[in-house]
Amino acid sequence: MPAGERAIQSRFRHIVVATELSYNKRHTASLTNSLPCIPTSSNRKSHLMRTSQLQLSTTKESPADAEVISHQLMLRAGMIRRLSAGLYTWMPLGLRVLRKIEKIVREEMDAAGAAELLMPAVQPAELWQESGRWGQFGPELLRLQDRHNRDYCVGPTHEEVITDIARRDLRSYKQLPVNYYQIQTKFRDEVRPRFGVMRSREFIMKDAYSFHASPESLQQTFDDMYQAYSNIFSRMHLKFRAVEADSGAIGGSGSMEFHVLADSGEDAIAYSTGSDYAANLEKAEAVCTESRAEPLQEMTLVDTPDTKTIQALVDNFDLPIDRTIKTLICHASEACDAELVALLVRGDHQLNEVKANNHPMVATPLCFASEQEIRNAIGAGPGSLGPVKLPIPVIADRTVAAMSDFGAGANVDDKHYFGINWNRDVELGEVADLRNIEPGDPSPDGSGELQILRGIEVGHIFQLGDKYSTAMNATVLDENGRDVVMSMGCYGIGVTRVAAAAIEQNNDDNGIIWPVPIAPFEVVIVPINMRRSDALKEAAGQLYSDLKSAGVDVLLDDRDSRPGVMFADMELIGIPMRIVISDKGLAKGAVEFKGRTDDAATDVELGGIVDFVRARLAELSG
RNA sequence: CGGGGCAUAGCGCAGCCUGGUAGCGCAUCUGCUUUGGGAGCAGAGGGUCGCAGGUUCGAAUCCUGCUGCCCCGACCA
Repeated sequence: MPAGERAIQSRFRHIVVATELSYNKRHTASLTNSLPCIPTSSNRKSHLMRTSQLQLSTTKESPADAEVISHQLMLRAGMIRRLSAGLYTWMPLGLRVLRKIEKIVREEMDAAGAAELLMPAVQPAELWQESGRWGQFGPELLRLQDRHNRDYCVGPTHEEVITDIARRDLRSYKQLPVNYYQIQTKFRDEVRPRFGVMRSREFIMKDAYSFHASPESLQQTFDDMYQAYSNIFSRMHLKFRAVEADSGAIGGSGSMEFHVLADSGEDAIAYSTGSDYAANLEKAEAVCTESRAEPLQEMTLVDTPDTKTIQALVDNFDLPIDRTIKTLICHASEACDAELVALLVRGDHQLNEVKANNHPMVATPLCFASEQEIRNAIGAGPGSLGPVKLPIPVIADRTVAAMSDFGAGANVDDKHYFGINWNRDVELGEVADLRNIEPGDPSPDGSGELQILRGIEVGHIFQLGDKYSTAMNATVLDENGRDVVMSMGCYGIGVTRVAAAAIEQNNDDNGIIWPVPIAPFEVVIVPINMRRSDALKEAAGQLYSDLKSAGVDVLLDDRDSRPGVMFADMELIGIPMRIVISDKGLAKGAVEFKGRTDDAATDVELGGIVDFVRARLAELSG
């Protein structure tokens, strides 16, 4: 038996054992620890939700391989359990969060006029061959065969299936526009799954696809989706930003990403302090408002031994870093006569590889030249390169074009030119935006300056155009009775990723701090020593029932643990509000209320606690 | 795919160098005590030391191969 199979078997064996144990435990508990008496006749549907029913299982320590805080907290809180690389079980507590996220997404998608459907997770290869993606998609696409050796894939996305639906069902322009959506499990065989459900292989996504007879109609639905997405993330109480994105290989015009802001986010976002402008760092335009100063220095050739880096140049020759130039050599596109092309950015700036890749003179995909290729073409190695007497085409960043009296390699090993000036010493040829923006750069829309935030991409809307509809011949008849290819938009939200992103954004030393709209419960009742007091049991049950009747999503911690354990657990799993009920409090007719982020608890009269909670909820829910 | 690391009880780890009865903390179970911020004491259960070979009287430990996982990089809606 292969080792993997045995591991799986032994894992299952363990699960069976655990289930038996917990069954026995629950069984015994229900015998020995009779539950609070709840009036059910008036309220049969809203059953009692107790921590014991949730099978809550928290830990103090997190597994060593959990890197990011959301992954650690989700494991510690018992929201998820890992089955295998990039594959997670959503435990009862975590599933409640997912369901709340899905509910908000559904409501807003429905309100925006989209229609929910559900497509198969497994898709036949024929469709992907038709769109051309069977060959394009790399190992990310999980391919499999059925018993007849027919090829299938587990869908990483559903453009092909939905386009097939559209071409079968849509006949006339009169039926357009339509916007279909689904909430589905997707699979992408990520090179390196990590960060828990943030970048897992299997994940739940809301994806929507719209079909149109005109660009105006596509733009309208795109705008509607922009609004719907803004509503969705606002309703979840997440701090987010919509940013312009590079549309990448998929093409199309409009492309906006929605990012949940968090310091730990994987993506950098540039935003203007003076306007609504925001863009993915890959896309954010670096403008140069300075004009070139007149030359003050003569160009001189200087011996610069052991000076292979910008930093060494700055240190050894007292040259300000903003008067140095980095010369990067990459493969040229067919549009150039040469094999190689040089990219120039200022010494303290970073090359933006997406921008470079998009330049017509640069080979796609971007490929840096090897040292040998550089030596063959230029006669000097990296570290001594510069624009003067360079035998290959040059593209200068906009900022570089505005520099004067600067230093750069002389294309001779261990020599640099200082005091270089454009046009006088070397022709300034092609100029383009090649670099990443830096904090403090002027905003490209002219108002304010740019700063950088980090974000987690949770949504992406873009206008696909006719890529799939043309490839798959999805047409309708127009007013003139002629076939027209429909244009498409597509709109995704990473449902499982939203849960993780919310935690990245909202946590403290004690655990998760759920925004109320997506918290697994809104409020938890923590009875102190309930087992010993029938009166307390009764009161806790009554309070639960009252809150439930008032429409509050409430959890009762019936575990009869020590108070400290219950407090710590409820803070770890991030319930926004906590009511402590005890004999001591009941004696004075009060319970104790504490919001998750409150500094201290406050006493509230028992008779008024339901209204108090509702008021607090209204406040927190906006 | 390149580089590095790890694999010992459910979780977190020690033991390995220098081969000789497999340990610690948390968790679990039992009993007693305790009961408003992750309780105390006493006891118990739980391990083919990732897998397969090899060396050896003897392997968690040394050697070889394999597998899985993690990190960095490259890649990626």
